[in-house]
Amino acid sequence: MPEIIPERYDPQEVEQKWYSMWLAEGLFHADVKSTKKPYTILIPPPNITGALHMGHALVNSIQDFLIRRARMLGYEALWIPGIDHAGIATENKVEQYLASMGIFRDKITRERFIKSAWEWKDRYGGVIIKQLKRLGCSCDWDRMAFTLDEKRQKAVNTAFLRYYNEGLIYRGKYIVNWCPRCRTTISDLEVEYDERDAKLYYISYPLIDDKGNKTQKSIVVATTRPETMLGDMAVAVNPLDKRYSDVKGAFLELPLVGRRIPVITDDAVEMEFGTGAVKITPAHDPDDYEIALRHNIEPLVIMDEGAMINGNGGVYEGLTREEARKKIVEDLEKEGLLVKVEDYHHSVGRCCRCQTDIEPYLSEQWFIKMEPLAKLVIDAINKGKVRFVPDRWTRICLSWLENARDWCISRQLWWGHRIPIWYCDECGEVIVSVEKPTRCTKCESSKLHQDEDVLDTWFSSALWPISTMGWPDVGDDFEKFYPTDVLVTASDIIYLWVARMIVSGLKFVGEVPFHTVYINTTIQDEEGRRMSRTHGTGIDPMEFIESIGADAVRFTMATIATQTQSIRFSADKFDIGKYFTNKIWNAARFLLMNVDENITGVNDFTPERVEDIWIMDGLNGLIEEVNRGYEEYRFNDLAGRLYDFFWHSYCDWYLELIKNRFYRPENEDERLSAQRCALYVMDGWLRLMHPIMPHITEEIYSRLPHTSGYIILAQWPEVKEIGDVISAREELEFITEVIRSIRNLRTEINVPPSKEVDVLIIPEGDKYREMTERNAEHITTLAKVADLDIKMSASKPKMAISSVVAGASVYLLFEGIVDADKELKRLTRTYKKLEEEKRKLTLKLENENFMTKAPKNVIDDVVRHLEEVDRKMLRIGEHINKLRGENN
RNA sequence: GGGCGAAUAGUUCAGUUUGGGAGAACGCCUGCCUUACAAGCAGGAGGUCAUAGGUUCAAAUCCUAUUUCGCCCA
Repeated sequence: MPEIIPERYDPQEVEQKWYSMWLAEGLFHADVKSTKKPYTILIPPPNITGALHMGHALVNSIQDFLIRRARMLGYEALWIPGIDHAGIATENKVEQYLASMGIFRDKITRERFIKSAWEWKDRYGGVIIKQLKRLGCSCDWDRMAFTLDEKRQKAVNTAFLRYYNEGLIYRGKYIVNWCPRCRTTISDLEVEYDERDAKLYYISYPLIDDKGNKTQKSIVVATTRPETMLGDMAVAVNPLDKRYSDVKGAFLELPLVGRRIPVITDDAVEMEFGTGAVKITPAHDPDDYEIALRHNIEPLVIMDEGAMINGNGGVYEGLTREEARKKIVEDLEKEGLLVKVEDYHHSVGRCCRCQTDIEPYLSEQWFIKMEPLAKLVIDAINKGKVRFVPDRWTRICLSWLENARDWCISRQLWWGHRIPIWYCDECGEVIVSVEKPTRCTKCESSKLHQDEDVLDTWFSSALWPISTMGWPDVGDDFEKFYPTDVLVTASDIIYLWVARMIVSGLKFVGEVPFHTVYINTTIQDEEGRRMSRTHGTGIDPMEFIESIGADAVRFTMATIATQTQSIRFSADKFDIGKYFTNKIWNAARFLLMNVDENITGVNDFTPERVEDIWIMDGLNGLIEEVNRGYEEYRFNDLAGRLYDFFWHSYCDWYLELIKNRFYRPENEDERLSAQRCALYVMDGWLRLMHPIMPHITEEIYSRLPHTSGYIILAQWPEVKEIGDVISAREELEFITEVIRSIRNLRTEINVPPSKEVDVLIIPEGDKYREMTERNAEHITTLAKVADLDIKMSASKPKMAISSVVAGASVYLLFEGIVDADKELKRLTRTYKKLEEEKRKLTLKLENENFMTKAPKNVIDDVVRHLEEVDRKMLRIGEHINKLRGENN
């Protein structure tokens, strides 16, 4: 017996031990000089402000499954890790951190702030990386990248320069999502929408005549934001709207302000909304801005960067949005221009960082022209160069690309890639450069200042696949590992990230960055809502890693990695991983307590006993199913198969069947062959399991007497040719059925599990007789039988209850008083079920249409099934008759 | 408003691609401390497969419509 194996499995100790050893041996490091074929995955870089949440646990477990299997399959497997500087999120955190120490942002310089941000990053930015290590992720940490480090900086500036030189980057005025508190634009992703009860205000705008005088007539507009009327430049109606056919081209006087504004017509106006007439505030509403552009109407910005009414707001200057609304509504009411106020339900955008209402805001920003770039991606997808799994995301991605709007890349922040543009203070020349220029390229002046804005974080993320490979310097890593194989990520960043990475790949190196995008399921809470810490519906995976171990968490992640769009999750699902870990450990313990330390021939023996052939055949089938699962990215399926095989085939049946052989010192042949086969199957199964549960498999593997080296480097199992598997399957099915039927009969008459019983089996023909005889020991052991009698022809014993399986009748004899009534009831119940089944089958066979139109094999199946039912009914009928006879 | 996903056992989900004997896990009930495992073992109950039509010899599965819930986009 090998060294004593502990009774209780300690995941903390074991997991940390192996992880440190793998690291110390450099087993996660990919060799760029290797001659092996590469298999590469890039991590979606987690945010430096973040901590591991359920989504991370899932997405990173999946990546580790893939990369560990690839390593075992003999690829040079590289998983590049990294973190994202996360512009606005980090900026907010640092701001809060400084404020907590009494240092306020508006009191310090940009340089000072950035210094603090770097300090903050060094201190807290690595939290999630530590957590990923604890999860067991086999990333090549030597290649750790940060989106804001020097190499990535160079990639960002180079990309900017190339876009700029090709005319794809431009500066322009546009409506953006503006957060008045963060005082920056934010991306669409950073806007959260909130259903809210609000008011719809109906305001009367008087018409004016040719001489500029107010008339009695007016147009009533409806708005949820009356304060924006200060910036109204027109009122629009739908050209088809008959209600307003006589006022087209007329002019109105804007209440409270007195500005003369036109009535215009535009198809975009919905006739059903409000009165069908809408006020047009081009500087504070994206739809209005579009309409204004079409009609050459100048926008008027009426708020400052903090969303306070500016000088264009006349007497309302200096008020906040909320104060202005209140005051304007009051004033309108005084003038009798407020027609009515209705309750209204709509959604309002909020900044996801600080919950402040977004102000659609017209401002000068940098943009990338998306149309020509989107075309590149559409082409690549249509040509099949990038495949989405599940497939439905392909269409979703394409439909976004087809309507992609220009991308606003500037942010009014300090933390991020500062836009690589310098302005000459002398001649006004605009200089774009990768390196900081010292002199103006036009006038040689050294008085230059850099653009104040930074780039959207996604600009650097878009370059991730090439910047991590060293681009713009095309070195060895790039040659060896680009393009990567699979991207594993969440659905909500397909547009913001996935599509843009494909753009960068195609644009800058002419090749897609990955051939497959696996979109993982979204984890929701028990009620089917988005999981979020702020709503208290979050589940912290670290808590579970600390209590039940990373392997248990990872296994649970595998079982929920379905191809559906979302899945509901509750913490009790971790039980499956927890219990399974325990089962694996105990099975291994049992095996190790019963195998010889110097056992040989595990890898090259030929199974002869039927249960050995059967379990090895099962392992072969499992290998194929697991491979198929990986190829189709069906992780829940393959995890389920690994679980089912181990628990219900290997432990429940195989280990139980060979216990007799284990405990037989006098027959070395049987003992050793059982050990070999049990070890072989355990070994193969552990290797199949390793990518999902790396630590416990490594621990057990290291304790198996016939293995050496690390399982992480072991070869992925292959199907092994064995003997007559068809007969073995048939025989095992038969004896397990017999055993089950005896167990059932025991329960029927309440025989305690410890008490042995006597059994008579009457097989149908020699084949089943031989099977029964060959497996007599199995039957007696597993069904706790004292005396097993096998007879080809015998009458039903008096003191017995019976059961019928395919191939035999089984009688359980007992000495007490037969409760004939109870037994009769039980048999009658079974008989009735069979009758019902027979009725259905007969109906089918009597159906002429079925007989003429159904395929032959289906008909054969039904016929065979009916024969089986008939046989059972016949025998049970006999039993019933006998019982009735005895009753009389 | 548009798109997508879901509706199957008390609960969470497989099964739907390619139509042909309704499955798993957890929970529940019964009996067991059987020397690997009570985080376990053995047995059991539990389902008009959301609704209404249609196609078919045959529908959880294909088609149409409807209802409810959720997610994404505008």
